[in-house]
Amino acid sequence: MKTTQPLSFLIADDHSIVRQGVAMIIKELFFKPKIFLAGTFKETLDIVHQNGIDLLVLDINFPDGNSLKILEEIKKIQPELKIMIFTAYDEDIYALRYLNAGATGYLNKGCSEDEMKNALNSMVLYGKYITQNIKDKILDSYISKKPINPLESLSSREIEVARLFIKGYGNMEIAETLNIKKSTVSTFKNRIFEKLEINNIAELIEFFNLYG
Amino acid sequence: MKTTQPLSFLIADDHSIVRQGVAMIIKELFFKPKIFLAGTFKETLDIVHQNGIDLLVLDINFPDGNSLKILEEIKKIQPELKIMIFTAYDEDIYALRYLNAGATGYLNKGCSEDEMKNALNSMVLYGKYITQNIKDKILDSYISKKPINPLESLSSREIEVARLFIKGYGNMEIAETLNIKKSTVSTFKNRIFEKLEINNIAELIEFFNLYG
DNA sequence: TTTAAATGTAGAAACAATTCTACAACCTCA
DNA sequence: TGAGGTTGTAGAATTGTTTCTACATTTAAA
Repeated sequence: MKTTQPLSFLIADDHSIVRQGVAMIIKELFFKPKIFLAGTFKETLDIVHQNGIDLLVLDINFPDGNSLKILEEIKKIQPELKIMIFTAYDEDIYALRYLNAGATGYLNKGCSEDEMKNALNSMVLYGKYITQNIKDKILDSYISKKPINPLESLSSREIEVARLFIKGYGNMEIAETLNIKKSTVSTFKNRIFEKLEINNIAELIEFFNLYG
Repeated sequence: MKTTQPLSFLIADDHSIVRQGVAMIIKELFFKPKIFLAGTFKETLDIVHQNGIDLLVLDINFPDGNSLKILEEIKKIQPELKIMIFTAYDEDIYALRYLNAGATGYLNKGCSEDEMKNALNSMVLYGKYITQNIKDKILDSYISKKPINPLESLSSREIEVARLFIKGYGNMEIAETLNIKKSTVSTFKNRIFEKLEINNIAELIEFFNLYG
């Protein structure tokens, strides 16, 4: 490393074990790094606010907040912050969403230690890290013009409705929750089912287990 | 620690970061521990086979094998091996299953470092660790004489119907499939929901994912 | 061995979801 | 810049689901 000034890292993950592990690797890899740890959405934002963070390693699976929202909020505070998503979801499908939302790196928790080091290094040096796999997916989807994740064909309102169905809400409950008519909910349901080519809530749940 | 001989640990988790983190804590906590690491079902079994392991810290979320099966297999090799399940599933509901299957400890990954240390210590000293929460559940089920697996309270016909609901069938389809009236199906549905104390198909699916 | 609970089955009334249609607002690509 | 798709929204008619009640049969418990 050329860097002579110590770098600041923030590791945001709801599992203390994971925070420990990442911290250890960062300590091995960089010269006197400043390391901050956060276990919640709120802590993460606070720390980003108060400290000049260079690299944020972020699991987007917090108990207290929607994952994409975190990215948005952080981008408001410090738009050029380097963010590497580090998460356990096996499917790279997620990656694109987060990259779109402003992350510049994506690493799966199933990675090896070497990959982790590689990724951290690359993030610090070039501000980005994506695996070949994900690059390929981006290319493919660009060429075929089809969204990689079928859920991406849903509008945000449709996703909102879908999530409520998955929670087990009925049409009426959803209508009340969203302050729309139940017939509207039905229309959404139909569109969702059409787009995903499914026929019932059970399959919808399946879908979200896979992709969402 | 009274123990003078070094203890052998096996940390089986598909995330290297988690393995690292746990290993570090074990190193802090015990005197010259031997630490083995496994990232797959197969590796886990191999290492248990070849080395005299004292404590296995096991995430049951392997890509290459069913979670309960692992426990069975391990028990075959070394029946008295101390096994602590260490997993990310938030619901303690899982715990009982694994305890029944032969694990003697259960810890959630969302735990703090102190809890982790506590748990490891307890496993090494007494061979077991369960949180108060889970103890309460076991007691409750004993006192109320309700089965820990609520599915056992369903009659076979009810299970038959439940499975069809889970497949995404509606009342009518089920009625046709089973050659009964749709009102009958409704009655079954109601009884199932009552027995399992749930309110919708989404929860039913959840239930069968957990217990069925 | 009676008695109580659980099981498998429905009808009818009340209620909820689906279907089909429609429309305005927005977006987009040629 | 305008024609055609997408999105967010509903009404009305139809269809499906729930609720409540009921009853004969089987099973378990006192």
